[in-house]
Amino acid sequence: MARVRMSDVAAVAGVSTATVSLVLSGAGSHRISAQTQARVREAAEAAGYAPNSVARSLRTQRTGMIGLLSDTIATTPFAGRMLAGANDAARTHGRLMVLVDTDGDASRERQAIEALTGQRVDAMIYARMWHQVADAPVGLPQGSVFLDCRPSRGSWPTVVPDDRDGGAAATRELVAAGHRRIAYLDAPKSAGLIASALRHQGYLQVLAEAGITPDPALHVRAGTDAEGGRAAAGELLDLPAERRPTALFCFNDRMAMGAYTAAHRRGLRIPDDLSIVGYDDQQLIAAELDPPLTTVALPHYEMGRWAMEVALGEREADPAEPHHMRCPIIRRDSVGPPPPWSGDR
Amino acid sequence: MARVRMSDVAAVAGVSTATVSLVLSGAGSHRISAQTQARVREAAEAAGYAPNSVARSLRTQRTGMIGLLSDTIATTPFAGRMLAGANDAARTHGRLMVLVDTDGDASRERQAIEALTGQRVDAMIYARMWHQVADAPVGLPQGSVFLDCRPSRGSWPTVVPDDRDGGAAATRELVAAGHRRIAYLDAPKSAGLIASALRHQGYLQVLAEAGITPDPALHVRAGTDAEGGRAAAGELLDLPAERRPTALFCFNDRMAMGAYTAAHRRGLRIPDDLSIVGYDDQQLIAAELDPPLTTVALPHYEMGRWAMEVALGEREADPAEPHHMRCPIIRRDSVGPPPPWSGDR
DNA sequence: ATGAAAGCGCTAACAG
DNA sequence: CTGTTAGCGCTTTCAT
Repeated sequence: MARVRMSDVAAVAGVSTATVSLVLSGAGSHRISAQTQARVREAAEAAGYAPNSVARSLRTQRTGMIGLLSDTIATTPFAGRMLAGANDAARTHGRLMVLVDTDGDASRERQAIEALTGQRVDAMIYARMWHQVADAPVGLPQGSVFLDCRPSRGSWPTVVPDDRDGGAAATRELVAAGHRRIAYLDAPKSAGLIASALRHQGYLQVLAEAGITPDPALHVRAGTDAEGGRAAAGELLDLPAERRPTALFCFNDRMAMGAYTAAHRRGLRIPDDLSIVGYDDQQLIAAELDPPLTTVALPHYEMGRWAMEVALGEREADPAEPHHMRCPIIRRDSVGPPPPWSGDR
Repeated sequence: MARVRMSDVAAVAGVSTATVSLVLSGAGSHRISAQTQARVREAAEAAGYAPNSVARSLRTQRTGMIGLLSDTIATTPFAGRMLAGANDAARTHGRLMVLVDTDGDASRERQAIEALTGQRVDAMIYARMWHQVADAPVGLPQGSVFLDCRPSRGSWPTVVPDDRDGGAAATRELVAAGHRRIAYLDAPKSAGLIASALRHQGYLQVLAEAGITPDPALHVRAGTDAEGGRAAAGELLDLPAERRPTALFCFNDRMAMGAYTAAHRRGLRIPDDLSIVGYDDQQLIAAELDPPLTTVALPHYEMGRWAMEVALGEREADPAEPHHMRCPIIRRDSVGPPPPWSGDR
């Protein structure tokens, strides 16, 4: 695509390519006369010279490219923020992020790793689009960074969301508003979600701190979509008043969306009659619901940045221990004090 | 990262690097003895040889990488599907897609183009995350493909959604169900959305075909979020019965979501009392609403594929004329016949 | 059927 | 202060 080489610039400036290289790389700023430097820069500019990174990489053995292996950029709305974080960090440090989507398929992962290894990327990041345990694919170079997943074995720098703390934050928000009968609309056990158990731990911890005895009937499980949330919330809301929850902590925003539906169908207003906290901060749901949903945000952008910085060697990481990234609560309008009938106010 | 070179393989096999190259590239399948070929392959396998693409690229002047410049992978849920389409096409043809997010910032675009040019990508795709007119950034190589945006000047291979046809498809769906008073909840004129005007054209065309005189009062504009949809739908639904629409075609699914809210608040059931069609097929909204929303899908995946195939030279494209990709209707449960009171049934 | 040799465009010692 | 030189690892004629 580009045509002009360093030797062309050298010819115009009347110097050797070595001098051009020195000047343009900045390494020779104190070895080359100011005059020559100016001449070289001028010639380069005039000729529209752009260095050939391929040749440079062959020589220096570094490409300035970081490979990012992801399982699915297609279906999740979170992917973007994670990739954006990684991408921004790469750009900040003058590197190029190379994205390869493997669809979670093992043979594609092999292919991808081969391709990236062949392209001599300087480092790799192995990403999943939700918090899970992942087997390191064969061939993944030592030192690769795990993003939003924990390696099943071996020692790798890793960053995952602090779901325990997020569960605690959500519950604390409700406790602080005065609620004592707080239900947790959890994911199905069969889904095997790490986040599910961790958020539950956080939930229990905060209840304990607040001196609230957890009611097992308020820990229910359902499908993680709106339909699941609607069904689970419906059952809870049909409980007799003295056993009914005044607040719902939902495993994710989609379930919270279903909970809204269940509440509306029963003529309950949010947050006057029922408080709801979600998880994920999915823009298209949380902010668009009526009223806007208070939820816990997954720090995808920050995790992406962290992983890239570690991959670049710009940040230290203990490969023995995953880094837990805090999940901040996003306050909107779905939380209020318990309704008067509950006696908790 | 990898260590073993072609010369190592050659030494083990007792041949020259030229022979190894010939064998491994497949170019020598009929020039090199089967015996030698076997020996070479064995040696390569045993040594775990992986070719160095950087060296190969320097020699062949082709890198096998395609650069994709996008304005924002971060905030839109569509990005993923477009990137997935492009990525899949690249992989199918043994190429690597290199993604660079410029955030729509002109100076970042320059940087990115410089970086990609420097890396000697074989081709570039210039993508926007929604249908719009875009200035070709300076330095964008000739022959680059425009994805989901039309160049403001110059002649470039281009692919955009067929929004006119999509608007027609949505309206036709409603007409076919028997509706005659069909409102179009449009985006604000100030947003300057190409899609807005095109969908309106499709809407008018189908009404004309059906012999329905368009009622100007049924073409309303509002913000493109749920709040806008709720407000606009609310006004329409408060009209006296004889002027009230029995069906709503919304500019996007978020507005449709708001329309649901407006309907619910007035005790109207969907689709019994009101039919609604959206646009975008945003998974997290359309499929999760209650009832699931009939909508028109944006062909992001297909557009991504198309653009990549053109970039790879695997598909012909007329640079003078944008390729319009059809937007299919996705039938779910938000469309039914007009309510009895309307007299249209 | 195979090998020798000449680069692709750049960087980094080492000379001068 | 600047130029010469020797590759980085591979592909590709051209000889043999």
